[in-house]
Amino acid sequence: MASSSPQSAQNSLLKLENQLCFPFYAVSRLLTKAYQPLLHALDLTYPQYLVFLLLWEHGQLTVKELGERLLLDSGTLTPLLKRMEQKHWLSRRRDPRDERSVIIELLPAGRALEAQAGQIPVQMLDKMQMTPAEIAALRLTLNHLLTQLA
Amino acid sequence: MASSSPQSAQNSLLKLENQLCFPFYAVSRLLTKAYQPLLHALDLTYPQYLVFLLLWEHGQLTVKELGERLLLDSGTLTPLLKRMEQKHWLSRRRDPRDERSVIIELLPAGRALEAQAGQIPVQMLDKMQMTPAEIAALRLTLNHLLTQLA
DNA sequence: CAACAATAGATTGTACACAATTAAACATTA
DNA sequence: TAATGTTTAATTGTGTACAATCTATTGTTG
Repeated sequence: MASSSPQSAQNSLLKLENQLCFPFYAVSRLLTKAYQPLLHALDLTYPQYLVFLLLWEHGQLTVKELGERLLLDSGTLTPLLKRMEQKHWLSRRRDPRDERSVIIELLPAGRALEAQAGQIPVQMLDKMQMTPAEIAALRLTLNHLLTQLA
Repeated sequence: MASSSPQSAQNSLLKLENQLCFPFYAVSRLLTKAYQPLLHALDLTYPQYLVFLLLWEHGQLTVKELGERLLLDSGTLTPLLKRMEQKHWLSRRRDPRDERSVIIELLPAGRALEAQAGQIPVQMLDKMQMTPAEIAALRLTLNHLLTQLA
């Protein structure tokens, strides 16, 4: 009854090597580290790069909209956006039509980074060494988990 | 030629929704948040839980061994382990045979948490709502990425 | 319209992460 | 064995994350 007893089954699930969540945690950090040399050339951190992905596409967004899309709250975004403002990449100003909202607008210096970042996605895909089929399957699983957990 | 031109292909890869790494980043944080109510009952954070998974299995490990297995360095582990030491969950002492190493040993109060944590893995699997086939495929992909990026 | 509720950000405090540096102990070798 | 190099943690400094709280603004309703 060894491996099928409740006690040992429970213990085996409490081993690091049998965890499913730890690889997510580890891969997420390793991916950020893989971005690092590419982003360092642009003086960017990974969360700041994510903000830029949204601003390059939309030009301007409120803090609330950034938070909804990145799943980050103002406690994280406010200081991060202040640092990006100090580098003149974006501007922060209250929405005159609703003074509760803060509009984050891309500035020329921030727009200029888009071209420099153009090669980053392919370089990352190269580092990951995955087949298109693997990538497609992974997208499905990650999207499932996103909707399941969000 | 619109969508196949280098410029637009590059731009589409710079959209958040087309990112493969962002879902990893988001899911990893959502998983940590999903653990939170379960771990809060034990007064644990997720990284501290990971340390316990190793200590419950091995009883004692050096900081170096913990770092190798969790992919964390001393800058993260030292303060984390000091907090766990303050709660009398583990002890920190230099290895007499090699004073460079610090041995982290599980204490009774830390061992006692193992039983209370026994239900956490199944509760997390329940939250994820994945089929065994999906889980198996995901394990393969995550392990591939771990070896590819580590 | 006044009271109350809801919303959007900012702030505070705690805990990671990690690059870079430092310090002590151990290993190697000329 | 003395000098040099390597290894292991600790330290320092910066940047997220996030819970909890606070403030100002807007919306709702009696």
